[in-house]
Amino acid sequence: MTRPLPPLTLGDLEMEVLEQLWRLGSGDVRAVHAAQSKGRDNHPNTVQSALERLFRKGLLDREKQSHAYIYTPRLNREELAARLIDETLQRVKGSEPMPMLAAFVDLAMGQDPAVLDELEQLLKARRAEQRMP
Amino acid sequence: MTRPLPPLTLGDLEMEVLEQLWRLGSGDVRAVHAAQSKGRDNHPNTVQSALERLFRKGLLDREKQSHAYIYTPRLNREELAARLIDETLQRVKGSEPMPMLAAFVDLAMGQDPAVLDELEQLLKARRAEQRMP
DNA sequence: GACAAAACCGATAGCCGGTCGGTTTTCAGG
DNA sequence: CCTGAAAACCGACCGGCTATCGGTTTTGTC
Repeated sequence: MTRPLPPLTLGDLEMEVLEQLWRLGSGDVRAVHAAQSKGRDNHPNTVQSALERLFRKGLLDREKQSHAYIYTPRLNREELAARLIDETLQRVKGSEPMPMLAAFVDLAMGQDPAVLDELEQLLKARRAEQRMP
Repeated sequence: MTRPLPPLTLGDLEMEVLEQLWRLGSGDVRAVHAAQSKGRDNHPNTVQSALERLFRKGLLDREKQSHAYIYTPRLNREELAARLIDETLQRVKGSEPMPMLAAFVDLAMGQDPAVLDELEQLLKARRAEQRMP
């Protein structure tokens, strides 16, 4: 039983903010606000709130540097996607991860057959970790 | 540009109701309410609302049979999962397939280490197809 | 110690899902 | 045709969440 938790959901602003942080690597409110000003014209406090929420959701680390917090994503783009998808599968219970993996593999293979090789590498690596953690 | 639409989200009750419809094949409010009464004790109207919302969201067909509407799912479990996942990927745009695969494998492994074995099977099968289509 | 920057603290507005009570429609049986 | 029950329909309310800020307090720095 590892999921009585509410499903992780992200609003549009939160997503944009995350996007900026992925681009920047990390940053404080000012940096994110500045970076994201193109097209959206928010009060810095609004950005602050989004960062705060993301932090509470466990998606960001932060560290105080003099005045300001420097926020850093805990997950990269792909890890977040994987997690969201995993939660979706949990919700539509009865959909097992394996068929989904299979579908992904097939899809990725269509674009680049070398995926099989990379996947093999991945498997080998994970097996090694499993044996000798 | 085929998605300025709000992302499809489903509440807990909506999900349960869908679940029942998948089990029953189709049914009216009464049937769904009865089927789902175990553990949850809702007013029939509550179930009605959920069915109505699901219908408006395009997830159910309905057809009037004398008094009552008979609701039928438009998507099966896997199709729904696929659609939700697709929307997730749209939202986290720019995710590369391989790293995502890796992240997903890790998550799945956490829940069930046998995933590695199954994945190996899959790999073998795909290689065979690749050599001899 | 003063000043500026940033965090912190609400407050508000919308939207959505869940939950029903009450009213109107609609069919089926007498 | 009329009546009575069943079901749809309408609308209200609550709680939770995101987005949005204004105002106040904290905190470094010079």
